[in-house]
Amino acid sequence: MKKNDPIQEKILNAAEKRMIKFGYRKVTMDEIASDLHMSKNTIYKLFAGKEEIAKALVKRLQQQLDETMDNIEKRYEDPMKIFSGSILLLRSQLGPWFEHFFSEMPAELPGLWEEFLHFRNEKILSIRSLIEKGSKNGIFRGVNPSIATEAYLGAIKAVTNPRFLEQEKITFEQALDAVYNIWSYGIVDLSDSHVTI
Amino acid sequence: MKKNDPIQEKILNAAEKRMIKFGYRKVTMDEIASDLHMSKNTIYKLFAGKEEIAKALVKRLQQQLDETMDNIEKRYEDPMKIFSGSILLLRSQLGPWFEHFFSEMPAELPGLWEEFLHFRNEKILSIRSLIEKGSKNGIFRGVNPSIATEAYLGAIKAVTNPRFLEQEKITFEQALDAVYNIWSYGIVDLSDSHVTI
DNA sequence: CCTATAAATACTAATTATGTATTTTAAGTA
DNA sequence: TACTTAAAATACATAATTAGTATTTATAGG
Repeated sequence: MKKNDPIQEKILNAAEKRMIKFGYRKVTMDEIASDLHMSKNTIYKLFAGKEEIAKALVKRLQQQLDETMDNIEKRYEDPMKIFSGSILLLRSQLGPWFEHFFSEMPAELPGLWEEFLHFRNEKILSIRSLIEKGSKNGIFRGVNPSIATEAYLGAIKAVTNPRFLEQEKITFEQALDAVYNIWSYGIVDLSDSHVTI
Repeated sequence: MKKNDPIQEKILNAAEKRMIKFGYRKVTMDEIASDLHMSKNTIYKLFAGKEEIAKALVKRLQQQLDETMDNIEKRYEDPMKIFSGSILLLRSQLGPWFEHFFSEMPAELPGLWEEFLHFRNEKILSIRSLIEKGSKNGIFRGVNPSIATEAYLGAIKAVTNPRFLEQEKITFEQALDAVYNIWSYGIVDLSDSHVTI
């Protein structure tokens, strides 16, 4: 793993703090600089511009996700634990970004957004092996792995679509919880079932 | 009570939503208009400008505080209930405004901020009669009402000072909780006291 | 079809932000 | 002390955005 310039990291931390709170557009370079008691020139010496900072932030976020995901997969054997751990990870790591930053991205930084979608699709596909494994072990019931993977992919795609979230007036976290619930327990409520044997 | 134009209210609601979230400066008239699917001209027909909207918002907030405060004072007899009720009211009604809007105000809208300080001082002074009442009834212990009032006023002043909040890196709610705690239970922790009789 | 009203759009002047150039300050070094 | 380096502070030019206004288009009622 490449270790980055600690000053770069500080700049990214300050930018991240503000951009999670306000999104990309409303954060100015002056604000980032003054948060750090740092000259704007120092920032421009390390980053070509505001957009470069956003790119670096997304890249760092992806690295962090990768890292934590790897740890989860290494730590646990049980596919169900990995599955729920991954969902929890997405919830906590990605959730705050969706409030402002990611919901702006498709319009403000379409190129970067495309890149992120690409990353997302790649990562989500890694769930396929997990579902196949769980299917073999009988944990995920007699579910067709291909269908399950495709359905899961579709669900996550929908949930990570800022337009959808805004339309439904729900947070990323709420949407993710719903997906997790369906995947874990199904959509039929058996607690007060009308079905009689 | 004067009943306002419902369209004005809608505009204020939209502005309030955004300005609580982003502060005064970062909210644009275009955003407010498009949130409401409304022409900017319609807004400018009802409000002279952006600053007028902020003034109306603060005025409305003050009216709401007044109203709820009156209800609390009418509903309860016990001064302690009124006291804790008032603190809780400030916490919930005023808290969200301090995150961005009020912390910007001294710099962005100094005139309006002065007005608000004036309102605050007036309202807080009404606590004097409450403390006097509580003192007589023995609820507030043998506390000098003048000193208690002045001290309380000072505490609230400090807590409603955006610069102080930023310096201490605490939220308005946290600061208010601390004041409430001191006022209710004192600052000496008797639970594990070193004082022996 | 006419009128009134407000949304949608277009526009101007003023403000603000990005990115760069210049000056000041500060800390270390010969 | 004088010199050097590096970054902060300041100033600035150009590009972009915003407040506020004027104009056009859409819509609903008579």
